[in-house]
Amino acid sequence: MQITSYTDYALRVLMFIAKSPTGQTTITEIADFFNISRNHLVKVVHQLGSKGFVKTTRGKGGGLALQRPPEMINIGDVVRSMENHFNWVECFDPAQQHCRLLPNCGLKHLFARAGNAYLDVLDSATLADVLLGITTIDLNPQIP
Amino acid sequence: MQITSYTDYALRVLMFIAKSPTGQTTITEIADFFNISRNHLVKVVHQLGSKGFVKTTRGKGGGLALQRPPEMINIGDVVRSMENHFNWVECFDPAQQHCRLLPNCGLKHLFARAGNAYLDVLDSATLADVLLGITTIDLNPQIP
DNA sequence: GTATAAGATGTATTTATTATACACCTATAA
DNA sequence: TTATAGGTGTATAATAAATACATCTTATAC
Repeated sequence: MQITSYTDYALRVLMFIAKSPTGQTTITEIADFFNISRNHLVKVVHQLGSKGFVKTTRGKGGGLALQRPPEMINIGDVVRSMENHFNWVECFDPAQQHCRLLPNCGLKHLFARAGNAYLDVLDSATLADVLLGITTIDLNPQIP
Repeated sequence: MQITSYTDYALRVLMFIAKSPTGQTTITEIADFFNISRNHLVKVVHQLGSKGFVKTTRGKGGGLALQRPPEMINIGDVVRSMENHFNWVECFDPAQQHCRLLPNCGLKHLFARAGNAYLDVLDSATLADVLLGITTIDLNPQIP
């Protein structure tokens, strides 16, 4: 039970931008810092852009910045925007309605409550909250 | 974000046994009912046995029964016993401690709280609770 | 005491999802 | 007009999960 690295990277991107001195950075810089696939990050960043979390600018001197201050970026929103489903059990998926315990099985309701409890906690925090313990980021590229 | 079918099947097995008229059934009967892989179920059932949820008996006339009444079987316990990890984000995995935001990143703590909230809900219910809406099970094998 | 029916075990294969790589496109500033 | 930035689509690789298969062990019935 784990979020995808796609979602994980999205959160790291936001944290990195928020902590970078100028508030402006590039995909390459982030990929080098975390030592992760630049190609994968491109897609993460693009989606963060289309969901309104970051502002991307192409061309020379371009890069990334937050669209809103960290206090206004909710972690639950980010996770919901990046993770592609929350079908906690099979029967949540509209395409998989063949379990013979349907429709009266109490599991579905229980897992719905559990999933909501999970997301409620994420909804209770902003980007600013998860940055609290981090003072500065050492921008030297990662030595593998 | 979904539990594995391995865990899903485990829960269904317990529900099926609890609702079967004699309280005794076989792997083949369960696999036929849910129209799922018998081979996979064998492993699920074996683990349910080794974790103390079901009593398995080999040989002719053997099969499965619950080791405890449904009121004494906690859903959170079952999920914890079947799901093989709850590394909500990468840094929960002791083998993956290379994220450069460690150790002061607030995400870890936040996801720990979210994961606990999720499991707390599952811990609040027993097998008896999730069976409440189910009156009887039609034991006729599934027509695919 | 042997045939049958049940679960147990280990390995191999298939499938699905996720992550990564690659090639090329578009935009923009110096 | 070139260098640098993100955007897009497709292909491949890696991983995890599910399934299949073969064989073993145990227990009961006859």
